[in-house]
Amino acid sequence: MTHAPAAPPTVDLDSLPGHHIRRLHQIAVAIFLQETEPHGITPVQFGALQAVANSPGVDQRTLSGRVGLDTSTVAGVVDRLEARGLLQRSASPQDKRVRLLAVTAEGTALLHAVEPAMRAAQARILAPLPRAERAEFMRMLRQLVDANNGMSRAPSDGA
Amino acid sequence: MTHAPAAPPTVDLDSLPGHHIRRLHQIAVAIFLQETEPHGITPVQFGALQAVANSPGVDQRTLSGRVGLDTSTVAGVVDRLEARGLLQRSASPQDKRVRLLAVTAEGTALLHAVEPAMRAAQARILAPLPRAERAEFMRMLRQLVDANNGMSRAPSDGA
DNA sequence: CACTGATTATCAGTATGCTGATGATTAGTG
DNA sequence: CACTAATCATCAGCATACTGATAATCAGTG
Repeated sequence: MTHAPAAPPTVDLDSLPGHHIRRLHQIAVAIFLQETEPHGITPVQFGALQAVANSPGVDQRTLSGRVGLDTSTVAGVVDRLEARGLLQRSASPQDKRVRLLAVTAEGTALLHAVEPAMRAAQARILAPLPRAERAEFMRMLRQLVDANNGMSRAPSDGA
Repeated sequence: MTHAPAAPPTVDLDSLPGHHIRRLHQIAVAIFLQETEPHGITPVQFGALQAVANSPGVDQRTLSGRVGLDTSTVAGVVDRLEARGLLQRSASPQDKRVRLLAVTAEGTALLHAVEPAMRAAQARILAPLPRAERAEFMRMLRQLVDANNGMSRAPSDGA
């Protein structure tokens, strides 16, 4: 009985939080893309653009903390937003390492245009939960994210 | 007052479920990778390998439904697992389109070896929640995933 | 049995996201 | 002021994940 058994362990994926979290993320992205389809924007692109709108003139490093994305990922997202003319990069006069970000008029227009669909998507994600449980779910979600915030390379700074 | 205002809408990302869901997924992956680091396996690779172990001889299409991954994504994941010798593809004698999957002895050994770390990762993800709330969170998570299951290209078939 | 339609796996292309590295620049130290 | 360390942005490389397409094969029909 000392040799290794050929039988693999039986693990039910349904019991693993990570599995459902991945699936929910997958679903949330799909719903967002479906609702905002005419605008051709992704959840991450929207988040980054909105964050820049909320803090005009941020540098990419700070933006990275705002949206919870790695700086190398932000570089790519900003590339695509800039290529579409939704956002502009400009050099900082104080610090030549830094690229300052600002939303263009087109970007502002898109943020306005996409907001209703974005709101609809968010509502659809939580819709299967009874109304009373939605806030509860969001509270737990925030708690898990806040408490484990430091685990990823892109911790959110909430500022 | 009829001309479009230059001011962008102010939307707090913190109020958007999708944002926190993305962050939690990000964190869950980071914790998994950290706990299982010596084994060099990703959450998706583990899930796929375990699912094959649970259903020896599945085809990729069925596996896709089990783990909730697009078939084109499964192709890549299986490629990497096969390249590492954890899993084998073989042709089905009944249907030449189908590639049947089976976990190798190495794959079985890895599943055994990685299980404790995988369990530890799952526990850490939910750890910030009081014990009593963890099951509640999982229940809501399942409900959201189940109800919205059809939204992604890779709906889970639960079987 | 020939033909149409469905199914399986795969591919190219695009977009997150990570790690680890690098170049350019700035800040802090002696 | 020279030197070291830290910081910002970027890059290459890898791994999900998607869409839309295609080749190969199978199933069902006439």
